[in-house]
Amino acid sequence: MLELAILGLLKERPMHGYQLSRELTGQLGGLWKVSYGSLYPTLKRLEREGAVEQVPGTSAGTGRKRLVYRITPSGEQLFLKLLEEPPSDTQAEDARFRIRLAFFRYLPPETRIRLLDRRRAALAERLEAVKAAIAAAAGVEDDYQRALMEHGRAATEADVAWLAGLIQQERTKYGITAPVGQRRRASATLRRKERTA
Amino acid sequence: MLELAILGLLKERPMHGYQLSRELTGQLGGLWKVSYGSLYPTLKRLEREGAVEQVPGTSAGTGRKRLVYRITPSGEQLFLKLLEEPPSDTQAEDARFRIRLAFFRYLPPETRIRLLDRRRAALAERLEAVKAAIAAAAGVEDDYQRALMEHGRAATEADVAWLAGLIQQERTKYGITAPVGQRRRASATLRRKERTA
DNA sequence: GTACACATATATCGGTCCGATATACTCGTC
DNA sequence: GACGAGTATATCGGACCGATATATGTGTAC
Repeated sequence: MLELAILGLLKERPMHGYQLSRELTGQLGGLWKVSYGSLYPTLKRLEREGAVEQVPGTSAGTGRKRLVYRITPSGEQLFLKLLEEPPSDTQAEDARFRIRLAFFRYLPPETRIRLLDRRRAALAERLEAVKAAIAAAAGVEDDYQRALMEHGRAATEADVAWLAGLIQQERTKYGITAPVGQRRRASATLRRKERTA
Repeated sequence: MLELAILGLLKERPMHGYQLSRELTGQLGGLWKVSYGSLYPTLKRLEREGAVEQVPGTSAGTGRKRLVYRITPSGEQLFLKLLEEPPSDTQAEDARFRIRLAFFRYLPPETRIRLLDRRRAALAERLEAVKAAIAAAAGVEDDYQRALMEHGRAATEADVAWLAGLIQQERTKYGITAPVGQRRRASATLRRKERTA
């Protein structure tokens, strides 16, 4: 969500739209290129919702039209809510998780570990799906389709390992042991099954 | 593009919407989950454009409403066009490239190598951007932001290496040597500079 | 000193795809 | 013969994108 990214940056200091665009594009280093077509409408929406407000008088000195925004207390609340919000396990969740991680420092260690583990479980689930697809496509002779799946498997495995490393690091740092009953539980499928049960 | 994926599947055999959805979700094994909200409108659009057509009488026997589609000659043309179409170097280009790769067998080896190399150049460019961002963020003390960038770098490097391997494999197979003058040229930045020049 | 290219800055448009939801039929099974 | 699970088509609002329009400031080459 763009809202989360904007609020996170405005939390650090007031900025105008163009500045936000450069920070987002630059800091994530090509991993995410924001579009003005989403940035400016989102800023307006956030202002309408009272999550951000314009800093008055900032455009006067320069003569140049610059609309500087800052985050409001209500925006701070929204920020934390978005940062913790459960995923809607979609493909775009990859990008969403990356944005979240960029602002992880604003969350307490326990919450961080919980979110990291939730993500790891989701990726592990995807990994199983990919493996199943590879097994199902054993007879297919198309080299590219197989290379594609194999690469997907390797990349997902690397991601899972990376997350496991981050979790381990966090646990070591804060001396938090894994809650036995809750381990490997937060998968989308399991949650879905519980809701209906 | 969903259009490309649909046409590619219909090229193999006629199918109805639900079937397409299962093939797409299953074959790519969780790497891409198509939504009905995009699938059915896209099918209709393709039919309106004359790229696909309904196979008459397929719903009669079962009693159940099933709209079976097949690809038309015009659709075959569109398919090849979409398969080769230059990228609009966006973030979603990752997904697009994956879909293309799934139908690479329909392209001649030279074209395949050209597209693979174009993709590799684009990723190499992104890699440089990520590296620059890491260097620029040397003073930042946020562990997560650094971990994120570092992971982005590693993943992108792995992708570049993977593509290089595919290209090498293709070249060996068909005995095609790299055209010296054109090597490492197809980057978005370079192309943009040429257009204005 | 001024023309001209380039970066800054805000804004809107059409389009693609998504998740959620509605609706209805089919089939096994209890 | 009721009922739940799977099959199948369809629409809706929303998020984000690329392209584009329209200004204004800034450096620099002549």
